[in-house]
Amino acid sequence: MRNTAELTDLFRERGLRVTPQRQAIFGLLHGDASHPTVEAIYERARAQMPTISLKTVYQTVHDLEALGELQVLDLGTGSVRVDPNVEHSHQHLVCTECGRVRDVPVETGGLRLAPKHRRAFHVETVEVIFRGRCEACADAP
Amino acid sequence: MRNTAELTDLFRERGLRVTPQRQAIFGLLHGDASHPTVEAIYERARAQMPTISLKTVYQTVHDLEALGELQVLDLGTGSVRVDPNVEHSHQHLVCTECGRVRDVPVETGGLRLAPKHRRAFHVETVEVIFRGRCEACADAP
DNA sequence: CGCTAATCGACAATCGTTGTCGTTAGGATG
DNA sequence: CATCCTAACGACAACGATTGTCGATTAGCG
Repeated sequence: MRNTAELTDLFRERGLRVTPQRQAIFGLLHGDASHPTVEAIYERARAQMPTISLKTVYQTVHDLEALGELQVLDLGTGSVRVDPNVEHSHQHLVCTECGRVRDVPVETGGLRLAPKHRRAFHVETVEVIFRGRCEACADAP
Repeated sequence: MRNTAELTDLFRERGLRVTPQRQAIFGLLHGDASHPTVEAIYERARAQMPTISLKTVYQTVHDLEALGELQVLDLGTGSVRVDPNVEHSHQHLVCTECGRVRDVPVETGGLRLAPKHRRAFHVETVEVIFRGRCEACADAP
């Protein structure tokens, strides 16, 4: 995801307004690799802007997703997670214990469908989820 | 997933009671490859047993999952889907248009993490989701 | 046949997310 | 710099999927 200044320009180009709320969210997400939930972004935004609403965070996240600046992940952990890393192709490690998500580069080119399925289904994206226990959770049984 | 008679025995062995409701659900799910939602199972069950409750369907699905007789999938389509195919290792095709899910055999052995991640994360399962358009939806633009 | 714990179904509650709506303010224009 | 139009705001209620509660009922076991 780009930085606040670039996103400001991009939003204006697209006819979207740039509000203090949105800029706060831009700043929080740029370079964030923690895969926060929307709720978590909301909490952090509220620390610097107490009146911001959860709805506004959802709205901005969706706008950023529509612009291709971030990816919204549903990893089956109950709530959706935000991944601003769209620059590098990657897949995800999900800790079944603590829910933490980490990016990993994985070569998915080796995954081939059998010809009969390849004919009957136009694959657009391939998503790989590695589930297991992260270092911290493996240490603490 | 096993058939109704085998599941009846299995449930009794485990101290779970076998009710007409549960047997109806056993019969509906055995051999079903449609990946129904819980709601869909409920509708079908209600056709032959109008008083059955949605709660009972959820409960039975969870019991079957705990016994390893089926898999509950969260494919990001809003509601959870039930996959009674636990006999053959497989992955899933998900149509982004109609939401239909299909099983596909895929060799995931080729997916290897970089050593630094392999050390820091104990992978237990690997899940692959192919998203795209199924035959029916590709034909109808 | 009767005891008892498990299951049943009706209902309400929960959680994450989205819609509604009156108000505010971005930003293009003059 | 003032004006205007409308997108975005925040408060609140609603939504869909799933789960908890709780008497009434019923299977399993002796």
